[in-house]
Amino acid sequence: MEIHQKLKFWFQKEGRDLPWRHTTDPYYIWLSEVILQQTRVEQGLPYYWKFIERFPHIQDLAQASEDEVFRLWQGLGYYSRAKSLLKTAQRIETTLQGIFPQSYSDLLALPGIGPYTAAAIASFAFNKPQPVLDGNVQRVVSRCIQLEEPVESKKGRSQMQEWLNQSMSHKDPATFNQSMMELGALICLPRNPLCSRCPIQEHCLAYQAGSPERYPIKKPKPAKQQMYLAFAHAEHSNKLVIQKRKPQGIWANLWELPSVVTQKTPAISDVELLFPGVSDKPYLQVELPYHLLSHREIRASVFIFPYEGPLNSEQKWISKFELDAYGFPRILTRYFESMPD
DNA sequence: AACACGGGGTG
DNA sequence: CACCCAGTGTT
Repeated sequence: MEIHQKLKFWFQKEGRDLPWRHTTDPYYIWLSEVILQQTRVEQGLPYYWKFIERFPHIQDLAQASEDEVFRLWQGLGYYSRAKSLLKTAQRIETTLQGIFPQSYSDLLALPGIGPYTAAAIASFAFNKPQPVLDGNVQRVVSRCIQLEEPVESKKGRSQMQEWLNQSMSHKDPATFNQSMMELGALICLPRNPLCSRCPIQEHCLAYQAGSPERYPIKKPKPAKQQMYLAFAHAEHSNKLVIQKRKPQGIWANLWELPSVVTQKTPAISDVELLFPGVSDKPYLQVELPYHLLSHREIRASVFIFPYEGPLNSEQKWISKFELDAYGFPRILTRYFESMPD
């Protein structure tokens, strides 16, 4: 039996029942794929429901404001995905007359759609024989062929691509792709893989060599960068000052409390830059819990003080009860939740 | 090719 | 704590 047949039998028996597997509508497929970029299924699922409820059709999404999309996206991370999502919806509605592109190369040209997502949409929605290569598939293939190159390298990728082209079913590419990813998610785990239950065990060189956990080989990652941050919580009669973050960098375009990046542990003097004169009056400092990101460690404090003075053009007053209407980074929504009324 | 970009789960 | 997750865009 061919590899793709074994995979298909296994997938039909053991595969999870996920909502986007019941449709070939490119809008739903695309939405799920963007949400799931670098995101676990369990984490992305509630966001998928939220989005299809609020935006049942791509026209609904295309007409939404960026702020609303950010608010729905809040807590998912990689916020540029939300920005690209809206951009692509608008482009499809206006430039492409509402017709979703079908070819790999046309899909690749859209914002937020890279090689993985283009292949996923092409195969799942349009049944094109385009193999997907995501983190799960990389693990499965690198083990099957005992890939000694780093999986991120050009050489490594092309060798995996080669294996996929050979092994893929051209009759049912969608199921082949689904089952490869599912195998990576359920059986071919990063640590303690369940090789005894693997349907393609006998095709796996790493298993035969007894060293599946040696793969995939990855390049070493740079050390995390430290980031110190002071937030200003300027309050007056149950209102506080917020501002929109810059379009570049971390938390781009999200809302925040006015902030300054500092060289070391923030102090009230840092907040002087934002609100001159603040250190002469009473204030409260709240140290936030360590916020760990994949590439940064953030140490932040919030400085709380009464304020009635002028704001700059980026800032505005909002009531504490309106906070839900804005998209904030996780570190601040956590702070707001802990805030005494 | 290297880097920036979130947040949460797991052993 | 280190590693990983249905990756993409910029430099």
